[in-house]
Amino acid sequence: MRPTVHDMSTAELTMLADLIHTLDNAAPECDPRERVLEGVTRLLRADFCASFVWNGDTGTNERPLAHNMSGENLDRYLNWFQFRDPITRNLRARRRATPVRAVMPQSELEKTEFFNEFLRHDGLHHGINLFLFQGDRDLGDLRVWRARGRPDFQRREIELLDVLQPHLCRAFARPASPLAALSARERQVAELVARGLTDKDIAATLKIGYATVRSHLNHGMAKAGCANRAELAALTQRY
Amino acid sequence: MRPTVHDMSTAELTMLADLIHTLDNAAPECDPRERVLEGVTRLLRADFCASFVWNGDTGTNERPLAHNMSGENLDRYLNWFQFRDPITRNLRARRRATPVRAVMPQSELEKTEFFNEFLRHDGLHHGINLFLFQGDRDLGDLRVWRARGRPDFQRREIELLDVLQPHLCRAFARPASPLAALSARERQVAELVARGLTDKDIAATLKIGYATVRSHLNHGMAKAGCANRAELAALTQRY
DNA sequence: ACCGACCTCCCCATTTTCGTGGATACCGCT
DNA sequence: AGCGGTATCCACGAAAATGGGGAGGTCGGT
Repeated sequence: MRPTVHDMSTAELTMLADLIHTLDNAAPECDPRERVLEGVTRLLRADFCASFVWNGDTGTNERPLAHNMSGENLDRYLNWFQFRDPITRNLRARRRATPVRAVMPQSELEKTEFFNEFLRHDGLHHGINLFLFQGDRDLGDLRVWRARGRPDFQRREIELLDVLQPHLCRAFARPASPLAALSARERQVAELVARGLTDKDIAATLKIGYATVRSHLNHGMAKAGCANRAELAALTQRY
Repeated sequence: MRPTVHDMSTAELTMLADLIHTLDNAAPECDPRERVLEGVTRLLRADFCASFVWNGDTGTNERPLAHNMSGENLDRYLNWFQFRDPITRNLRARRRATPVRAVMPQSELEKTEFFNEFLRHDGLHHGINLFLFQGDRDLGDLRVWRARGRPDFQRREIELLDVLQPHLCRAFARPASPLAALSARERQVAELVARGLTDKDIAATLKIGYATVRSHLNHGMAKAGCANRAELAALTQRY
């Protein structure tokens, strides 16, 4: 028997395709997780989603991002519950989409303070987590939840996350743009450089002095670590 | 009832995801159709696939590309049968994935010379076509076929092509790279320019003379229509 | 045998870029 | 009130890039 994922609607296939497209074309000036959290939640027919990035030095979950979860509860996780979270450590070790029930039976989970004081607060009941790595580097995770009364996650959702995993890894692993440090004006000048304008042209285009252009350009190249304008021009296109 | 596409295996979802990824990251130095013909065929569980681009000026199908079809039969289509093809004109007008049976009943098709002398030759029996447009500009088409004895295409395949259509359009519409005209050496020099090397650095890296670098660079910029090296550097990253 | 495209090298004059080290002013933050 | 970042401007000299010309060799196709 061939393994199958049942019941993908056309709309869901479209969502999947758009999600991949978004991941591939993620402009890296902002966190790529932002752009997919909601899409993944809908594709998995889930209700809630949170995402963190593990900091190995401090041993804490950082940079929280959530869909449909209260910021207040997120703070409680960061400040308190992440240190008494009985499931995440084991889920992370799987390095693959894993339902919470695979590391702790629901009946046992519901006895924990973590469940009753934290998960229940926002209505999180059935969970499935995916921790993304590049080698041993933590790229970030996805913690997707369904509300009480809804069915638990099945093969469909696990395998969908399997399909997404390499694309998520690629997108999450993309390094931050060296251009992020540039000011608006510096980036604007860099864009015109990439179009082939000389400094004199740029000055005329932006209606500022030639000296100002030189100043923006020197600052921009220094910030981005570029040897010259050609490298800067290339960066504006890569990112 | 929600419309559904049944029976997508995990492997097929992976293929879909990879296909989208390939379309998004198509290096435009070669025809983007090449990279997807086989994938689409497999995703649609089809046996054959051909692709042409319509030339409105000459009124002919050009730039043939095929998967699992004999080059000989392809030539016969280009030279003869495209002018007595009773289905393609109507299929093109749909501007959407359309099974051949929607424009001509199978029983009637099987009476035509086109079917008996051309389609039957390679074993093409059930067809589904998709013609891609950007406004009124023809971008190219996909003509996917299954062999005799296999079931005809169903909603699953039509809707899969619907899902793919916008991504195919984007990829097919991507203009040819101005860098396509560059020679190998010229492109190589351009790549190093984009990394921020000076002409002297490039000469040392490639172990050629400074004058040679200048020559490659001048030729490259002229071919690509670049005003200067920065614009050329930007182009190497965009494409 | 010729032609065109490619790769290689050379010279020279001009323009552009780059680095340095300034200056003034505005803004938001502490 | 001071500090840091931004935007604007100035000047100088060294280094790099650009455009124009030309020259010789290889290699594949007509």
